[in-house]
Amino acid sequence: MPSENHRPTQEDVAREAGVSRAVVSYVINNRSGGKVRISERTRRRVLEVVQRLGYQPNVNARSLRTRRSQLIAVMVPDLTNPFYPLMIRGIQAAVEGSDYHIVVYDSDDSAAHERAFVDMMLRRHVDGVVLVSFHLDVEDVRRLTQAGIQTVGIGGRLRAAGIDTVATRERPAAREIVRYLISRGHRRIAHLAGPQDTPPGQLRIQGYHEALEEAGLRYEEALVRYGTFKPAGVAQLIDSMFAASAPEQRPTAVFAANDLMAIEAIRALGRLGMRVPEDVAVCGFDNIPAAELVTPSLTTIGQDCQRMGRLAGETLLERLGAGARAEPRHVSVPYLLIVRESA
Amino acid sequence: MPSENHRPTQEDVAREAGVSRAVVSYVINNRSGGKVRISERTRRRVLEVVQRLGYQPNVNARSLRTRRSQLIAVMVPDLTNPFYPLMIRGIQAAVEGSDYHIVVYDSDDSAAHERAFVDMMLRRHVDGVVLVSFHLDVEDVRRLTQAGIQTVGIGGRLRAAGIDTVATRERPAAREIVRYLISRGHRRIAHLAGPQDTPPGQLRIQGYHEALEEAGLRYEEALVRYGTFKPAGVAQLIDSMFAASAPEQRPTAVFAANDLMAIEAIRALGRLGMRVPEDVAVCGFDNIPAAELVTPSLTTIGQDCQRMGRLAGETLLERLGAGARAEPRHVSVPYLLIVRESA
DNA sequence: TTGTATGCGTTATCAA
DNA sequence: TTGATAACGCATACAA
Repeated sequence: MPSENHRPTQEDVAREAGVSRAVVSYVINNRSGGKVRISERTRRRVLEVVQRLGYQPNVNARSLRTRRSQLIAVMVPDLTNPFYPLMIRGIQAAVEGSDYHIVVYDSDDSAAHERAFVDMMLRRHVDGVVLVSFHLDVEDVRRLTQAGIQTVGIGGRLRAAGIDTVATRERPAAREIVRYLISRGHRRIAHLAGPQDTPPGQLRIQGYHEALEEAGLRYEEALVRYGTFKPAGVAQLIDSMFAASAPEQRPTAVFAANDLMAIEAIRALGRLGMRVPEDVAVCGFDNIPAAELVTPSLTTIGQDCQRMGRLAGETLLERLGAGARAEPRHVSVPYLLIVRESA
Repeated sequence: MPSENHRPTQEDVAREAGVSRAVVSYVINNRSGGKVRISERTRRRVLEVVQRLGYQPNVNARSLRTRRSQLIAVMVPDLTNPFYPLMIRGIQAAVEGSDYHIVVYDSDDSAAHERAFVDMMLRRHVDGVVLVSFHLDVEDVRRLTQAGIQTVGIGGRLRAAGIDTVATRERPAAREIVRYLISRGHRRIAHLAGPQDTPPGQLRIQGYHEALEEAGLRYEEALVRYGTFKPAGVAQLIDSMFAASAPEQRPTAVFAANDLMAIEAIRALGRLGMRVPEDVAVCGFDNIPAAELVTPSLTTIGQDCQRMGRLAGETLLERLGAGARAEPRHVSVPYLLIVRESA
């Protein structure tokens, strides 16, 4: 059984210091200003007892009373995708120095988990939320905002929910990288798409589509395969794309919907005896740290996820602070075509 | 200003359903069993109102009352090191299905942050903690355990604190990989060490030391450089090791204290015009996902971090459940020498 | 089967 | 300057 030793409360501190509970509260919250004055002597005595007893305020009780939890929750779809830890770093950097604390929640890209997350945030009475969501809808977000929880979305998906968003313009970015492939002479360009029920998956395939159209190339279903944004399963998709079709029908370039898939594609191609970029060019999306480590290093679209995180954090803090209820703001973070060896 | 709309409480539900607050509480917590019986009709009416109002229990109030928060906190030193997200996945897997929720805290490998984390856990009254700590001491841990917070350490460092631990036996592992280098004929083996105020840093250099000794090789200060477990700065260390010394004095192999450093070392060596593994063999430690993606792929020690996480989570749940206060248990997870191309 | 009353640790109001 | 005291939302022993 947990020893569950009695933890000191303000009551204990007050008794020990020979003052009332209120005084302890004042001292701890530095309320000795406007209406209330605490003598320096009293203040020091209280702090000394706090120290000696190892008193720590109970934030549950506090936030019950104050209706603020000083908590910011961050939901991401996949912590093992290096993209998101970097984003979290950005948020942390923004929040550092404020009174807010961050808790991270990994939804494992599951709709059920995402919805459970909303409930949890409601129950925990967090003050603010940063959402990287693929499954929540406007109604889910309304539940948060209606409860007075400030919400910022990363990715444009939730713009319709009337919240602030920070996003990369993924469609133009996808278009640009496919354009680049075309400019290198590729005509049969395959797309290793992401899940089509997620906006990143949709936007990237749309960009792919647009670039082809611009160049007067035909969009062929046979050149598109649908994956999960994760390495698992990519090998089969590549196999089905290359092993099954006649050599002259094969794509000369593959645009993968993210780096994780692109890297796995390069490996799969290698196993099929194809060289990258000589036989097939490959490019990805995101620019995760591994992108420059692999061989051949990966041509990709750089999203500045750390900056996106920082912007999201800053936006949230603004809302939480002054809280001037202005129009929702949608900021888009520049992307960058990063040409390396793979294409 | 946050619209801060009134959120429904049990009071509201009770009024709406025409019952007392207690009944609502009973229904919500499924207390209709032993001493208390709630009619099915009442139950349904209450649940209907809960649904309609979108009532969510306030966990702060609840845990104030029950003295349980159903919260497990996980502290890791660096979320951007892929090692830790995997570990977290393991913990999540263990906790999935229980009533506990996980919050993740990234200490950025700072002693101050780690200590702040302890305070935070105390204040938030979390029920359990999984600690991957490089800086906390026995006294810090005692503050947690004395407050009745169940604590599990990952890594052997906190064994002395009398808590359960899950660890890889890093010293033998380091010894083994250096032995392997020796078995491949290397005699001048350099070590790109981790910070010496952290146990992983210490244990890995000790293993290195032991392997040399075993083989009758001299330990030379000139062959050791101290880094931070991060890529930054590694290039200079490699430069100083290779550029500065006469060719015949140069190491023929480098054992890096972790994969992140090893990968950066390979890149730095490449810039110096040295080939890996022909001119210099390189090996790492951890087996992060990128280890098999880089070229040459990385020879390293595989730590099963996901399993470590799962074990830590399971251990914690056991303690939280029955809470049978047995002796602290120390389990060590097998490691694996993974030979790839780099050495 | 349901309702009343109490206290969890805080903060905030109001007197003293 | 300080001290009672009333909420905050909930769970539960006990009474009805």
